[in-house]
Amino acid sequence: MAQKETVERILDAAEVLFAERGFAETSLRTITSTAGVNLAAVNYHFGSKKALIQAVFERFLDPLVEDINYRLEKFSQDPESITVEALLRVLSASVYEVHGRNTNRATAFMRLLGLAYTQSQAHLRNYISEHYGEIFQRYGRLLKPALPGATAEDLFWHTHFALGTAIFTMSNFDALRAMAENDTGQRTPVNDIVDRLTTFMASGLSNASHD
Amino acid sequence: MAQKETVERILDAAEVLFAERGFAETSLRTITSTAGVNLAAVNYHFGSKKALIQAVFERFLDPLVEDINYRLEKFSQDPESITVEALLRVLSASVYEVHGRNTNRATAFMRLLGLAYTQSQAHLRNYISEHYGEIFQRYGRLLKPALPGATAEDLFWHTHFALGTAIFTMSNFDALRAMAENDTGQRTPVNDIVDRLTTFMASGLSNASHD
DNA sequence: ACCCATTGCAAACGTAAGTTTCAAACATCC
DNA sequence: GGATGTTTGAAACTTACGTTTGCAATGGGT
Repeated sequence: MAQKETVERILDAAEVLFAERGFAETSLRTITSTAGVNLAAVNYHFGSKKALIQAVFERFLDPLVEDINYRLEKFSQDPESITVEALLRVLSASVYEVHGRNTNRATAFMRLLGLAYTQSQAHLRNYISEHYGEIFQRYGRLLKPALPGATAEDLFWHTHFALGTAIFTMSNFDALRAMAENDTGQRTPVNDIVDRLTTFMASGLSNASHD
Repeated sequence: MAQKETVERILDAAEVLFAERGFAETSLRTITSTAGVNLAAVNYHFGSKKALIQAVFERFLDPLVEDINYRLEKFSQDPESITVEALLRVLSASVYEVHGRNTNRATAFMRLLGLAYTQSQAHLRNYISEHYGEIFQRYGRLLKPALPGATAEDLFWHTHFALGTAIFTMSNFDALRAMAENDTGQRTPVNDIVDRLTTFMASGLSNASHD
């Protein structure tokens, strides 16, 4: 059926282009011509550009959240095994596994997640916190006992610091990797970067108790 | 002289508005009407919107860099005193002190610095790395001996993680503070946030050596 | 074979933005 | 104090965008 194909092609093109340039900087004309469909197709199938942006996120996030929930479920059954680092690794593992270990797609979507925080798309932040707020809270509830001695304030600020580290790295993933290669002559493998990032966040988080 | 006044009023208005909404989201019409000057004044005095953006950064960054250089100079004379945390505190102290301990202006400009990384303004990133790349390198040279055992790769990635933490917190400073107040009922003082941030970055950085 | 809802397409519309224009107001220097 | 260069002001210009429109093509159900 032609419909499905058009919708998918738009989503594929939009995902890549948004990740490369950002939302506002990617015009519907660029998306539709890349996808090889008519300009009006976006408004016909999705209603608006905003709805297209949300659809791109939904297509990626829904399976991801389901997978993370599944992994956290297993964790909850053995509360003693919960450490900060293990919790962080749930996320990185899930992102990597859930879409067929496709590193390109994963890094592209990391950038999208970063942009979602970063670019002024209030509708998108609303959509995300509305649809995915629950899993955020669940994650927070698991994190709390892994950081004994941390007050609510400690927890809030340090999780957001860690979030910021991840978001920034995601948003600038390719740029950073290019800079690193320029700098050190080494092309750091993705897994290496994820490991370093996890270590960094875990040690920052673990020092969460203030003073 | 009317010229100086117009230029200053444009810069003042632009600094605040850019920090609030971002660069692309702030039109010249909004800037000029807020500043109480004619629409054409921006193009007359600065040449273009891009040049205005750069001028906003230049007005803030030039004194800041001078101050940071002065502080680093004193540091270099006593190499044994250089710790990661002390180096980080050079930056926060300088941002706070250099423009008259004006917390509002400092937080506004923090957001601008975040946006500079975050929003797609290639010209701005080029401008910054061209004009302020030297002090970056100087800072890196001081940081290196404070992190014994770290390879060049370690250093690159972990400093950029720390940078990301700071940038993200800066970019979303007001939003985060509002969320924290909502969450915990406490209105965290600026100095407190800076302290926590410094601690977080320092402990992440100090674990920089990879395995 | 025909009908009709769905989809595709080219073109136009409305809007908001950065920039340019050109005459008027102003300041400066001889 | 008049000529000259600088700054301001209102308006128009140009461009790019998201969206809408009207019509043609399509294809499955009766």
